[in-house]
Amino acid sequence: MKKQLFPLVTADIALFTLIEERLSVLLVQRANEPFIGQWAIPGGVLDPSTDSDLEQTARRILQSKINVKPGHLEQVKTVSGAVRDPRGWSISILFSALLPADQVPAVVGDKTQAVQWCDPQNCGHKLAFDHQELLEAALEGLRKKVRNRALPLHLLPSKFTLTQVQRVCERVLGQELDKGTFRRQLRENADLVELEGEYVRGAQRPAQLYTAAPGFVFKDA
Amino acid sequence: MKKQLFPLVTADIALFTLIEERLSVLLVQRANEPFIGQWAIPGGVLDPSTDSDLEQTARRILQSKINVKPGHLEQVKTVSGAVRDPRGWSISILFSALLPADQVPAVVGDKTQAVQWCDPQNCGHKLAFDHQELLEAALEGLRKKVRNRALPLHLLPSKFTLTQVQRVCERVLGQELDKGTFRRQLRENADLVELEGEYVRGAQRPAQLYTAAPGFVFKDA
DNA sequence: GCAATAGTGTCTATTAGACAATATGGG
DNA sequence: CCCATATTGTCTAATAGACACTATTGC
Repeated sequence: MKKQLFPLVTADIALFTLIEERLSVLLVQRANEPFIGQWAIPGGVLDPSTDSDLEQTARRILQSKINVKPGHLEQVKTVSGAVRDPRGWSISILFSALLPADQVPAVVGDKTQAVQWCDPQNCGHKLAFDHQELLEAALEGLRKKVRNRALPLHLLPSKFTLTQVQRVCERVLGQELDKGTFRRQLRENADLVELEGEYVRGAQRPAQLYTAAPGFVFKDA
Repeated sequence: MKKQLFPLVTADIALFTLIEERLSVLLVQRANEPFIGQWAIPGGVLDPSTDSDLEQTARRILQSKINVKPGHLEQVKTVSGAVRDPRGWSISILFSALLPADQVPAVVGDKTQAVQWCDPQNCGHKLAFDHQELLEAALEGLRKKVRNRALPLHLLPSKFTLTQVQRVCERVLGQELDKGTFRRQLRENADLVELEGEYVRGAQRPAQLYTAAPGFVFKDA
């Protein structure tokens, strides 16, 4: 290990969305050393000359490499150490981001990077660096918030039905929820606003559309 | 603001303990620029040549500057940005540490630094950098865990009574708790082990002593 | 009418909160 | 005995979980 005065600082992002009702996380195939060719969650190095803080680093990376502005972005934790990156002492600030299902088509890799939506529980790749651990931490953070009654509305389009809200919570938690109980709890919160007169129609009773209340944030009680 | 390729990386620690039944946080008076003479939570810069990761940075700082090994140390969050430190682009990884009440006498400042235990709610000083915000985040993190049933046993000596456990939770939360309810919930957890035959005596009925269960960690359910 | 999903209600078990009652030492 | 605190119990209100029921559309 070479001596160094300063660590390498990166922001890495676990970007979640819903694809065909399944919770999915974006992986990218690394186009550079180290771990070239391996899959990883998207990330990039801090640029002090352009980033006002590390959240901006994360937003810049998502914008430039993935072409998305996430609906929600928050810090999960920071990992660090002398050996986690072969280039030397490094720090990674891990973010968790939520992308509405209807914005998934906008996601692209750049010329040199393939991207892929994967099951966060079982992504099917051996990930680069300690990204497996980072992914697990991000998923657990997301689940913890949903268990604590936070609604991941940022995974849904801006108008949605109560059943969709239930589905997204179920897919995040990985378990079915009781409809009656779930809706009773939604009623006790004030997070949702009924869109009067707006319904989704199908081969059954129409479903009332809702939207997030003004000032809504994905936050537990 | 001067151009720089690398940010300054520091670990800052909100070190909590109980002093005369009151929750207290350690502040130090800064001996160096910037903010010389102002009060701050203890912290120091990462040394990649000695620290295997940032948790070790925090431990090294607590050991060398304050002379303590905390009973519990965990990450709270990371703050960063171009302007939070007048020296330039900086990152601070905030830790929260718990020190058992019976280890408080060991705490010292070094020759150049005064130290002081303060009320974290109202420390009575204008703190350096963004340390007021950091202190609030650390306190809120601590409270959130205790609200979620985590027991801050690391603030107590290794043997303690149930009343002491209740007191420490009350002081962290800043509100009184019901004795019957609190003890019922303790019984339902398996965090505590009764020390058979060991009691605290006073001018009243003796109180059973307990200790943390093997493998206990300060963690919410 | 039937299928399918939306939306509501109801019963019971569990848990929280308030408070009372009892227990056991020292003096 | 009396005081102080430990420890336990009890009643009620609130909440969660399981499940059943009704409602409204397209076909």
